[in-house]
Amino acid sequence: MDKQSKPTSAAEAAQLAAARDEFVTQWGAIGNSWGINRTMAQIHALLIITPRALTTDEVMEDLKISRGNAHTNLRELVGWGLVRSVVRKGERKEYFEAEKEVWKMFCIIVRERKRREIRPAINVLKDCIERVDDLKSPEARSFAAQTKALSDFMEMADGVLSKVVRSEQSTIVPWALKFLK
Amino acid sequence: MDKQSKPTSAAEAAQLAAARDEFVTQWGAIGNSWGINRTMAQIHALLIITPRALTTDEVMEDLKISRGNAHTNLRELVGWGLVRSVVRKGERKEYFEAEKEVWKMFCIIVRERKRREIRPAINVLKDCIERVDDLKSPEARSFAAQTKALSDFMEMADGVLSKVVRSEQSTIVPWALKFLK
DNA sequence: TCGTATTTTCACAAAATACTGAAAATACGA
DNA sequence: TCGTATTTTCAGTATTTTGTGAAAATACGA
Repeated sequence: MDKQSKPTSAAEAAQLAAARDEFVTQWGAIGNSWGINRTMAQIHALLIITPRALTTDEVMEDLKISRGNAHTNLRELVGWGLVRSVVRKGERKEYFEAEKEVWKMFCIIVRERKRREIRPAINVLKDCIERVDDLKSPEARSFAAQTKALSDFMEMADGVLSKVVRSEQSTIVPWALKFLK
Repeated sequence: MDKQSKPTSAAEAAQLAAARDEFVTQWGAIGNSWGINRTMAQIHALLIITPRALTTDEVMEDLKISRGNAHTNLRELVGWGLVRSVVRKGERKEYFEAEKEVWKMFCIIVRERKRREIRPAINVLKDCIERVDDLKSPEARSFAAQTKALSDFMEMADGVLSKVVRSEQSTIVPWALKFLK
């Protein structure tokens, strides 16, 4: 091999590979701290930085994880809508590719967390409020007031997020940003 | 006991206690899904709906948890700034009370998560970008572009949250809300 | 239809995390 | 100073979560 003609080759490829690995690892740690399965976050990271779609086997090999693990977490990512499964004509294998546009990713995550976590929380709060609605004791009124405050806040937050996410494009937030202080 | 003069007594107290328990339990579950220790969230819930400050022993008894567990999680809550420890003159026991104002709670949580999770994530991304800054291959450029997009987005989000949280009062968001769609 | 490639499921194992109980340290009054 | 109340620490245990490997199911070509 002529080192002059391929200055990009070995060392640089290794450098890139190391950076990619670091990204995948760290993205896994970040996801983990936000309550997302570490492996799921790593697969997501891998698919984000891979231009082409990957098969389950490629994911397994790259992250050194088992088939079952890769499969479960790929399904979960598809369930969130962060990853699409694509089929190539004439091929039986299933390929996976991530949504790469950052704003869309954000919208998907916000929508899902709203649906899976914020809405249920609001329902629980409302239920608690109802359960003491007929009680007149000061303790009961105080409890109702506090849970009501939380419920109202979360409804408000839910509403803000709905609006932010509605347009599916990032222009609104930076624009609204100007008005904030 | 005269049932007429205390119509609020037994049954209603039980009803309130049940609602409080439900709230504590569910708040624990919610916190858990957001990556927060279940017990810590439950203690927080308990303190939020308790008008007076509680001792470690009272928390232990109410939630049926060990001293070590109660202690660790109370310290953690104090570390977040969500709970204050108060000392009553002439008493040796330490009492704990939660910040009850919802918007302040929100600000504290956002500030802490920004500091503990968003900033480190941004640093990792920036580090990844730097590591491939000198590489010219299309693969490297593509990787750099994708991580840059993520990094920029997170910086933007960090900035928005900073501004939202800066004032320590809730008037700004509802106001900005009008401009969103 | 059969044989093979691929996907899916699931019981169990491993790892990570949370909790306990009890001892050690500390604070304070007498 | 000693004795007691209170807080803190931490090694060990329990629980929960995550991952594995292998078998079962499915899809497809011949």
